[in-house]
Amino acid sequence: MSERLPPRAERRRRTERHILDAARTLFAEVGYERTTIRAVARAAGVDPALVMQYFGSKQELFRHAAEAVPPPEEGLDADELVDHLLGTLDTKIGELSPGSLAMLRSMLTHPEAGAAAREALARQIDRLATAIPGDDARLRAALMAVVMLGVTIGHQLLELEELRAVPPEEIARLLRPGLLALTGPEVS
Amino acid sequence: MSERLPPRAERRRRTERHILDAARTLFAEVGYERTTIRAVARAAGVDPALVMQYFGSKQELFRHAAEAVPPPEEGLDADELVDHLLGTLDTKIGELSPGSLAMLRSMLTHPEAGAAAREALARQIDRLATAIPGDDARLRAALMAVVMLGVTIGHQLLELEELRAVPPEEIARLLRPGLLALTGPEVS
DNA sequence: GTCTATAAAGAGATAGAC
DNA sequence: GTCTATCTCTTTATAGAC
Repeated sequence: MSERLPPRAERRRRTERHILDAARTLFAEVGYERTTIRAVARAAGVDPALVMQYFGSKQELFRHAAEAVPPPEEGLDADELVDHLLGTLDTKIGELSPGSLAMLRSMLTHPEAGAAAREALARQIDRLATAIPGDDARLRAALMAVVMLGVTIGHQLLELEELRAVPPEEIARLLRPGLLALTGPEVS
Repeated sequence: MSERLPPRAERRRRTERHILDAARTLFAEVGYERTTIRAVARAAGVDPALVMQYFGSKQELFRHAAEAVPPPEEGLDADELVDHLLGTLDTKIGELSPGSLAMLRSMLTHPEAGAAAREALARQIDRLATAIPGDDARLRAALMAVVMLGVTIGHQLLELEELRAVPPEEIARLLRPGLLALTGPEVS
């Protein structure tokens, strides 16, 4: 529209960002239900009414704050896929975005977050299934996805000491054989 | 106390049981926050005040309704342990009690449920770790536990079609190699 | 544009009638 | 012992002042 942002719009965008950051943090920490508009506003240093002004409703604020975990790349073979999956452990374990954490945290108790999680998993399963052989490819793919999900939940949300004490590569090393076993029909 | 239960106490126990059943179902379906005393009472066919009379508070009702998943048996060797773990898949997948589901559902968003889940996992990890060799036994045990957790969540709470479409034995068969790989130091 | 004040709804919990 | 009625608190959301 205009050649440069007017200070007004610029300021507005900054405030909106602060609100979103605060919302992501709180949603990620205590989930949808226990996060109040008031608490978000306090954390962002703004007025509660302003949050409503910007986002319309708590539901809409959550929709903007929570984001789905991106699905894995396409066009990889089975082995590359496992490596890629394990490579995301750094991300999944070390630096998972607050937006993704917000989604994960409320996944089991907030209907919309649950639906979003199911969709994200379905996409991930689709991608995985195309890369592995066998008529039970989708089942194997689903198991790979929930294995990663379990590790992520245990590490990020339940904060199990055993998992937090070691670097992601160590966990990746231990998980690799199991995931590889899931990629192909076994011998027995 | 008395030789036979007076009808009064008997009736009271039955009503209490109805309330607990209704509470377990609702807590398992929608979690702690979205479950209201009123809804529990309605489902149990009693008065909301009666629920409070019996259990004192919503918190206390949840404490009675949610139960931890029992930890695996002691004194097994590594292979037996995996078989036992996979054997519980029938239970974990087919007929997990409403009380356990209630705990799992609220695990990520209700502080007390989260603490209970962590403790249950810690106990399970302890048992597993004593049965497998290596100085990273606890880490391996933790990974085994979160793998099972991921499968349970995917099946019972997120209700992934891919997992619900097949019998538990099929899932157990596919998971076995991966879990076995986690029990012992790998060759490479 | 931002905040004050308040409306409207729903929750858990309680006191007392029956 | 069980239920009616209500209290009190907290929330989201809105209307209007500045």
